[in-house]
Amino acid sequence: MSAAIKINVLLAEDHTVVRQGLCALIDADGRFQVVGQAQTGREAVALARTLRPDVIVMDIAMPELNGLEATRQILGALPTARIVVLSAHRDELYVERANEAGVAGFLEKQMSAEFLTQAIAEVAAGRTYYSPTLRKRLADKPRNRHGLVRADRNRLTSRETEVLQLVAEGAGNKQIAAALKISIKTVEKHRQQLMDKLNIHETASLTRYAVAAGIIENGVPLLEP
Amino acid sequence: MSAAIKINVLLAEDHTVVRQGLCALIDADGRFQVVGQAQTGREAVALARTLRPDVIVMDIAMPELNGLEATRQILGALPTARIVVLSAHRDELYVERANEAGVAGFLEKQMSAEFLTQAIAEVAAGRTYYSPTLRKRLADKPRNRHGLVRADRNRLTSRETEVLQLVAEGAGNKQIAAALKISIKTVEKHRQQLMDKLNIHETASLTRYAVAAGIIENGVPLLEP
DNA sequence: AGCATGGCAGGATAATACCCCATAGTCGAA
DNA sequence: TTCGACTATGGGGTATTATCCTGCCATGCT
Repeated sequence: MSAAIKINVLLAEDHTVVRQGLCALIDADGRFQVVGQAQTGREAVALARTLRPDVIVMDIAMPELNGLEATRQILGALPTARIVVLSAHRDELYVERANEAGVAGFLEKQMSAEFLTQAIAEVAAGRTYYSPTLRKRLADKPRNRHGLVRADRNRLTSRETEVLQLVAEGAGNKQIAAALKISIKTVEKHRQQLMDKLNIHETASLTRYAVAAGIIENGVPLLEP
Repeated sequence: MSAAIKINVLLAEDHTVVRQGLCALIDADGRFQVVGQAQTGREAVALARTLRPDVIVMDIAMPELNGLEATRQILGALPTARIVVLSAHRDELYVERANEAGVAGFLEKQMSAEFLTQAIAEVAAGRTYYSPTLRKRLADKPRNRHGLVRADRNRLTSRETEVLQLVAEGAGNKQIAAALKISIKTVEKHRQQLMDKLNIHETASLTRYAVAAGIIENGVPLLEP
């Protein structure tokens, strides 16, 4: 056992108490030690440059610079950096974005600590790590002939985006058909198509996606107590 | 020192690895011990009833039943329960709603662990606790306790709010019925009721409303559809 | 030619929306 | 205390939609 030599970890997560908790969990595993903590993506980039950690655990939702952008910048400067993305969202889009950004691992916050330490160990060893649920989901579908997961398949066409917007605005298929001057059947087709691409099959989730993706605005707070 | 008698804490937070981290931080303080962990608001309500913890640390953003609704239900059943809300948001809206729900403390996740333990201790001692930044902000505002005479007709009942949350999370009436252990017919009724009150009659618009009203969370980043 | 896109259709099953109805409990006002 | 009102619960019935298959055809780009 290499008693003295531990894997150095940089931890990026904006919520301090959460970050401290994760830090405690990581340090509790004898194989690792947290050598740096970042509260923003920008800070993570800076610390990654100076500390050169073995592994970076990166939350996606961070102020100033989100985890994915930070990942891109870090990998631009340090192509050998090993980054594990820790996300609150299990949305496939996030996984793909992270994939494209070049992360070495992806883990949902829903998973327990043992998966996190396992991910760090795997990634530090030069391998990739995706949580079991993600592995299963990724294994199922995108049959790509060229070897890699192609992200283009899941990009919505302009027509599909139009339909999605109208769906998220509360329109029914009939209204969409009228608005776009096409058949209801065609609307259904587009809807099916985009639901398959996004792997979202409820109107509510589609709406939340559209809002989060900025396809529609949602500036309407309301009511008080 | 009462060495053997520790303050019992129930911890409600949906992200397992985060919850484990918080658990480690709380347990590390000799005064406390985590006696239960909940992944959803509903679970928190159930555990609060059976465990009767001294303090409940409650995250706001949770699936099925959010922390505020869970707080209301717990305080409805156990009026003496001491609840500290732990929120990722520093929005005043949340603070005020938590206040109305009857929480004993409010802390942002941006704060460090020492504030959390301090909050737990204060709340357990029968006092209230708000983070320093919140205290400052609350001190500024004029407190009009009685001046609220809003459209009461349109206010959703807690049951309707529950249904709305589940709808916005993408659940169908059948799933909602199963989750709430009530008949589908009753779910439909609540749904009709809340749609009439809000004057919103599409799932998509209801979802946007729920997001805007802070009833549910919605992931943010990830652009370009 | 091959492939992606957009367009269209039929049909089966499931789910919703929207009416009607009723009962039971709580809570506050007359 | 009785009388509502509000809430939560359940049910019937029906029309409308949505979901999820299947298949086909025209275009436009490579």
